[in-house]
Amino acid sequence: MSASLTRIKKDFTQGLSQISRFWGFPKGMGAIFAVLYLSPMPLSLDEIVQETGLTKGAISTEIRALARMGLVHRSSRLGDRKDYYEAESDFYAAIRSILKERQNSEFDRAIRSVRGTLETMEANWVDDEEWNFVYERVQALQEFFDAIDSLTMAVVKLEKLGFSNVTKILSVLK
Amino acid sequence: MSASLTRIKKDFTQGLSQISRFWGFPKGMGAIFAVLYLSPMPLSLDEIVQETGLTKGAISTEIRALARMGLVHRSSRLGDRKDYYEAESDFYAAIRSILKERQNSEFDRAIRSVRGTLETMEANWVDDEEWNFVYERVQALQEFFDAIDSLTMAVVKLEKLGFSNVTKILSVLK
DNA sequence: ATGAGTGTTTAGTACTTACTAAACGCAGTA
DNA sequence: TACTGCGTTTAGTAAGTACTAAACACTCAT
Repeated sequence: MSASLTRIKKDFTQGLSQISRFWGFPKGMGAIFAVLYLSPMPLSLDEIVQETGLTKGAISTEIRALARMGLVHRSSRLGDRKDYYEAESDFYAAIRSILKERQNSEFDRAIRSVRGTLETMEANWVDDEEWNFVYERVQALQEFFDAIDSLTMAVVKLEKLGFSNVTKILSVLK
Repeated sequence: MSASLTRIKKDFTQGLSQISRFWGFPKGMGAIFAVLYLSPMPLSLDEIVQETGLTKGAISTEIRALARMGLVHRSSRLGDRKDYYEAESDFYAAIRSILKERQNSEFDRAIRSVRGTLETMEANWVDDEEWNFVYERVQALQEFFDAIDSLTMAVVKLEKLGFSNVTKILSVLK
């Protein structure tokens, strides 16, 4: 029976909420995305209110964050003052957008500060035993971050090429 | 002068604190790891107290989490009742350990619930238009998660092979 | 045993954050 | 101009979290 479809939607929404919270986003964010993702047509803000149980205000702010990440798209119809929202279903497009956004985040600022540490050490070098040790350690961490960054870029490029490349990567590592 | 070494350590520690917070860990965790990572020798709990300014209690609990993730190792010396802690410097080893831990986390539980949704839909199938739509969407998300998981495993295998493979991956995608 | 020196646990606190409720601004319409 | 129907902003709240301070438990030495 189709009555259980609402139940399935609810379960799915709850799952995405937890995943959202796990990644450090508000759980409401995951709920909003889930509702949009399972909807065949774009939804208005009030419809999202009804589906999620959140208030307009919360949805207003959180949907903007989702849009900034490229996970939802806002559209408007002529002669209709409502805005309509739909989920991005191409996750690779979303990931690329998220990673682009990340460039300006606190995270990259912090990582750059590690590189800055290296540079200041090089600038006024002291040939001390501990100094050398610290330098090597910081350098190793920097290299690790760079590796992660390279991998990230690899994933971004994946978006252009499609799914099969993951298995391609795996075969390379075999 | 070596006086600025303490300054460099402090800057580095603060950087790692922010990175830690970004990933959803307490910032004190990053600070503890940073202090250990830059120390040429293992440190006792009291020494960590002095370096970080945190209290014994906080360090006690947070260092256990770090140890569980494989980011620090605890050791004890004969005739010395203190425990000593040192940072894991092989980050790939740490990553593998973290990913192993992740298997039991809320994240994977949530992802499994998505797969569960698919299975219950298949079990009592309804040939409804919306039903089909929802099923396809959930399935697409599932495939995306699987791809991420494959990539994760690729990174885990990387640990065995060393750094150069990241560039190798990039060359494949070229 | 007693005491000193460990790490651990617990109760409480300051702070952050996700959210609500309601005021607000801003269009289009009468 | 006032009104209606939107989305947005803001003030306040409830809950979670990282941390402190202090009590606690354990181990070894005397």
